Amino acid sequence: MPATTLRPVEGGRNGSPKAKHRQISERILSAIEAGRWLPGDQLPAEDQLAAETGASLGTVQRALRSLVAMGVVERHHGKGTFVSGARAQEQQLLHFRFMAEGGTQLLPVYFRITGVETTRESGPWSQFLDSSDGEYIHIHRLVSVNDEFDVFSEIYLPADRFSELARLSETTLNGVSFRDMLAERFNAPTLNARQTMACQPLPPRVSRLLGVMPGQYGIVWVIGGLSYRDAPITWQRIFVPPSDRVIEIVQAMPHGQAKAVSL
Amino acid sequence: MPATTLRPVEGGRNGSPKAKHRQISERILSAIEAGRWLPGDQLPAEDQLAAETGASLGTVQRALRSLVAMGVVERHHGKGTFVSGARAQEQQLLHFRFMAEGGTQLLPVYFRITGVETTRESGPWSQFLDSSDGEYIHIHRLVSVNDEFDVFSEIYLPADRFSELARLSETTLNGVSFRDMLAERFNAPTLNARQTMACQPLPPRVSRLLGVMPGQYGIVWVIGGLSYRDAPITWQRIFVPPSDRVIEIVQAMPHGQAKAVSL
DNA sequence: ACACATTAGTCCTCTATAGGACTTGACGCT
DNA sequence: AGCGTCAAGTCCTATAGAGGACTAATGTGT
Repeated sequence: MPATTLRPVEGGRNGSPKAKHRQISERILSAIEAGRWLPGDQLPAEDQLAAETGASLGTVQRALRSLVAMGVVERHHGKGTFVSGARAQEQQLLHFRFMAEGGTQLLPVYFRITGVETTRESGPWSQFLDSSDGEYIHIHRLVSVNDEFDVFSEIYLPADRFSELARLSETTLNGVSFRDMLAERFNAPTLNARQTMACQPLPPRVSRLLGVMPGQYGIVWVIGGLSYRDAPITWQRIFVPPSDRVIEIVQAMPHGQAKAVSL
Repeated sequence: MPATTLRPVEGGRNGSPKAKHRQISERILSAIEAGRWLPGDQLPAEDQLAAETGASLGTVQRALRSLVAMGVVERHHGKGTFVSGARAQEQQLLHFRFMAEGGTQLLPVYFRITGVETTRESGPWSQFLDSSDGEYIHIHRLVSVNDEFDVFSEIYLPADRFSELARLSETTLNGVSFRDMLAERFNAPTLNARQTMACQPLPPRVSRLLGVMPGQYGIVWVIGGLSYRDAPITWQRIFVPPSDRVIEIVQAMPHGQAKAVSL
């Protein structure tokens, strides 16, 4: 017999804390979380999972469908079930994305790292991330949209979990999307987010970097990134300077694709 | 035999264009859209739907679950399946909501109508709404958050569909949430949205109303509201002036509740 | 009055089974 | 080499049936 990957779930029709399909999806999620399968990996076939968990096919299928709804896995007819990778997330547009007017064309976006530090400072990021040792990696970057519109972005991550990241060279970090990198290299895909916005004067440091007048107002956009089980993994603050050009920030919504509307 | 509400779906296991569970959910959605059942109404029981559609229980259940995922209906164990009403949407927080720092407390929000007109002007709203006769209802309001922070909001609706609305007195419109009213009185719940943001100088008219300096920058937030089948029903533009106070605008995300993070 | 049991109505879970549909690669024929 | 067929592997759809669990209303006994 092959090495089983999942133990059978306890408690059949009754006497169990939760529904069987729920237990199964939980169990698979835990395994993915633990790195048992990495993004892009193929999961065992339905019938095999059914055999391993001692559930019937329909129950396993329901569990897998719920994982699809969570954005954790993808299923492809005739091919198999796969752990959602970074590439997949990009298409789902669950998160955000810079966009331009005139159709739904994405604009090229370039990143330039302006600093990487570790800090013990507390702030809204520590409140959100809640790292065990109170240490955070703080990376800031200049984001250039289509070479004509700049945005300043800073991101905090818990140092304990992403310590390797601090050791990566800036060259490695440059030009890549953080979401993709966290998903691919740290098994920490951003599956959900909490956001707030405000219109405030840009801090001197930021206005200097962006080349706008000191005290100029801008959008301060905070995005708390969540991974499996809504565990917080990133705290990001984006400063958006004024633009009379019709460049906008578009955010995708639950169902369906993002769709730009020109102002 | 009782008057059936849904014809049996054609094409059984094969030969049909779509899956049976899909056909069933489509059919129920159409009925709801057509006003066959109104928000708050109870749908027939599972087994009755199964009998009416000629499908098995499991298939009907799957169809209903997909409608739940769409936010169209709600199911309550032991009670029944109900068309999602305005009140339900409010809890789901699919849309947006003004929020304050210090916990997750919602701030009281007051609306004051500053104008109601019908217009044939074209603009981004007409592009989004695409009314058949090119006529739109244009309503603008001053929104006051907790009596200390004002926002200007204007909303466009297709005149053909919401003609009754123009005849409502301003008194009727005052103080109510548009989302709730559209859901309750027009069977047009906002189930999804498309959004864009930009930081731009506030138009003179708006800065005057909000009592800020002419030319002051603010967030220009555009929300295209979608109802059943992602049909566009509202085009809303919100002007948010600067605030050094920690009042933020929070937007809920796909899974889970909104959660404020103080700046 | 009040507490408790019963019952009808409803949704929820799960099973075992059957066949369909899609993808991929191997095989055999031209 | 190129093409078509076949088969294995996988997910997709659907069924009939059984029992469980929750809700609300009704009836019963103290």
